[in-house]
Amino acid sequence: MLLAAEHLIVGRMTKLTLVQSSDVEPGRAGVLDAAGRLFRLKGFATTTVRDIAEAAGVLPGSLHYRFRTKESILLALMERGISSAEAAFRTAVAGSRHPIERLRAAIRAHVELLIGGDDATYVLLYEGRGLEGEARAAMTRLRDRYDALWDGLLYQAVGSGVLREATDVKLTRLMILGALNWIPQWFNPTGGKNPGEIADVFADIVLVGLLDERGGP
Amino acid sequence: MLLAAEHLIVGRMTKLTLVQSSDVEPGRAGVLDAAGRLFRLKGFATTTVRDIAEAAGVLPGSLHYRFRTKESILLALMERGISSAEAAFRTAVAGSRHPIERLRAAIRAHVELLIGGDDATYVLLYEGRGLEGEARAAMTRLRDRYDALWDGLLYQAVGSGVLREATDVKLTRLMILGALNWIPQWFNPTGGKNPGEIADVFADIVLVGLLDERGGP
DNA sequence: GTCTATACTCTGATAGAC
DNA sequence: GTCTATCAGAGTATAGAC
Repeated sequence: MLLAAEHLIVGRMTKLTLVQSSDVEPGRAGVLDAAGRLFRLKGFATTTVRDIAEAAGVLPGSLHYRFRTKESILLALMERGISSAEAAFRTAVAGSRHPIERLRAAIRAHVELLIGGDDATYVLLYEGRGLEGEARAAMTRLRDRYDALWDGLLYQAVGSGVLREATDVKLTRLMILGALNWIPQWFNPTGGKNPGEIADVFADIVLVGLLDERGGP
Repeated sequence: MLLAAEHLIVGRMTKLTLVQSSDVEPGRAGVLDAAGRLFRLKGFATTTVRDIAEAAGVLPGSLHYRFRTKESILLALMERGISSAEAAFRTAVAGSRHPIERLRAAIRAHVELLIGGDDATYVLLYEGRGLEGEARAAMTRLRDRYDALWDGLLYQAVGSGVLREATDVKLTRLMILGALNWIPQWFNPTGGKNPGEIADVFADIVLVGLLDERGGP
C-alpha cells in the first residue's frame, strides 16, 4: 500500500509540469476552461468556486476533489497560460531568421493569443494579485521565462546591427509588451482593426517611429 | 422642513462634480485616501469596507454615512483620479507650444502621476470592473474625456507636419497610453530608472523608432 | 455625525454517504 | 469520483442609541 502510494507520487513527478503542483490528475481541462472564462470576465476575486463548478458542470464538492483551493485553480490556469504563450512565441519566430521579421511575428502572435480567446494567458497577465506567497513567486518565475524569450530576440536584433546599438533591451521589451498587454482593455471585436492589423501598426510605430523627418527635436 | 431638504439638494447640485453622485458632502478626503491606497494594494474586490473604515480611522457605520455603498467610494475615487490626470496633462502641455515637446511632457506627466503615488488615477485605470451599469458608463465617459486630450495633442502634431501624415492617431494613442499604463505592473522604485527617465526612453522609442537605418522592412 | 450591535447573505472549504 | 449537506467565517449594509 505504501509502495503503491509512492509509485503514484513518482508518476506525478515525472509528468511535464511547469511548476510543482498538488493537482496534477486528469480531468481538469474542463474546470480550467470554465475558470479561465470566468476569471477573465469577472476577475478572480469576484468569481466564486460555485460559479466555476456550475460552469464546468460539476458540483462544488466534486471540484474540490480536483483542486484543493481556489488559488490552486488560478495557478494551474497560469501554468497553462504560459505554456500557450511560449509555444506561440516559438512558433512565430521559427518562421524566419531575420530579426525584424521575427519581432513582427512575435508581436503578432502575442496579440492574437491575448485577443483570440486564450483566457489562460489573459489571466496570467491580469490576475497575478490573486496569488500569494510561494504560488506568487512561482507565477513570477513563469513570467520571467517568457520575458527572457523576448530579450533574447531583441539582443539578437541589436547584435546583428538591425536595431540601434544604444537600445535598452529591457525597457524596450517592457514598452512593447506593455502596449500589447493593454490591448484587451480597449479592444472591440465588432469595430475597427483586427488583432493582426493592430499588431502590424504597433510594430511599425515602434520600429520606424512617428517622426516625419530625421533629426527631430 | 421640506423646504430645507430641497435647499440642501439644490446646494448639492451646484457643486462642481464630474459626474452626478449622491455623496458630495465634505469629510470624504480621508476616506478616499485610505480607499485609494487599499484598492491599489489589494484591489477593489478584496478590499472590505471594514478595511477602509479602519484605515480611515472611523467605524464602518460612520463610513456608511458618507458613502451609501462600496461602489460609490470607488466611483468618487475615480472622479478624483480623472481630475488629477487632466490637470497634470494640461499643466504639462502648457509648458511649450512645440508639439513634440508637448508630447514628451505629457508622457512624462502621465508616468509620474501613475507611479508617483496618485492612487486614484491608478484605480481609475485598473479597477474599472468594480463598477456596473450607470456607474460604469460614467467612468467610461471620464476616461474618454482624457483620451480626447491626447488625441487633440496628436492631431496637432500631425497637422503641423511634425508627425507622419499617415499616423493613425487613435491607435497611436492606444499604444502610447498602453505602454505607460502597464508600467505600474513592473516598476520597482528601488532599482533602475526613475519615472522621468522611463518616460523619456519610451518617448524616444515611439518618436524615433528602434531601427538603426531607414528603409527597413 | 459617530458610535454599537446586528441582520442577512454569500464565501471557501469540508465531512461523509454513495 | 461525484454527490448531499453543512460548517465557520467574512461580506455588505442597516437600525437605532448617543
